[in-house]
Amino acid sequence: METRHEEDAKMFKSFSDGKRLRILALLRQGEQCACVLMKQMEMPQSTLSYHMKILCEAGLVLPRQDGKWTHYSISERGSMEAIATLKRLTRPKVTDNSPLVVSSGF
Amino acid sequence: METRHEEDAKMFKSFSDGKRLRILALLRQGEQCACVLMKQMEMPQSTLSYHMKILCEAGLVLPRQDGKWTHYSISERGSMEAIATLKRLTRPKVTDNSPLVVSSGF
DNA sequence: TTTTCATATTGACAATTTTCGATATGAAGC
DNA sequence: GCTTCATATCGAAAATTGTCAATATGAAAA
Repeated sequence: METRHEEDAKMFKSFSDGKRLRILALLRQGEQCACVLMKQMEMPQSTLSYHMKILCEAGLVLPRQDGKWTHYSISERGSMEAIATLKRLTRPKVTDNSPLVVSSGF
Repeated sequence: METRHEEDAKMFKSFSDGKRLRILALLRQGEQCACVLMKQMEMPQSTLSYHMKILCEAGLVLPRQDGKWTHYSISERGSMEAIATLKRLTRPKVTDNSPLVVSSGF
């Protein structure tokens, strides 16, 4: 079993590599074929495939099969969840004992 | 020199470890002394210090010296910047040729 | 100033992640 | 069936990150 924090960490891990952020930047322009990403990134095919797997497994990128081609795009759902997670992790925890509103009794 | 993406990656790297997320969770309750974090995290003092350095250098946590004690707290500024960065990295890039509004000419 | 106590740094090793050539898979065309 | 082409997976090496005992630093107390 994996703790909540370890799962979250895994998600952020996918953002924690400069090359993967460059790939995301390319995908911000819209869906791209793996072959295009490979040329733009100037990396061997197996290395690109490794990074795409990490991005997809984190739910940040969606693959679409088209015959022998694979196209990738940013998952809006995934990135929204990532943002929500980041907010949750840094928001002050309210351990509030004092009620905000004390009924005036009148 | 470091590219923009590598800088951003470094920031996310600080979130990409389950133990550092657990430390952040403790800090969400408010400022904590290193000695408290050490006990809660059940890690040797040098290991905690290593993780705190990473969180501070990423700008996510602020250290406050008080005599020989060090207190840490979440940097609101840092976490807001992190959220902004995450949004920027996943937002579709508008390469928009077609204007949204065509003046009606009247 | 010497001692004590909290934290930072160092250095060596362990664990994890990244790279990349070789090979496998699997779809389309012959 | 076989061949080709795009991508995935494997396996071993390289690079990076995490751990922890030992040691350094530096503030307060004695």
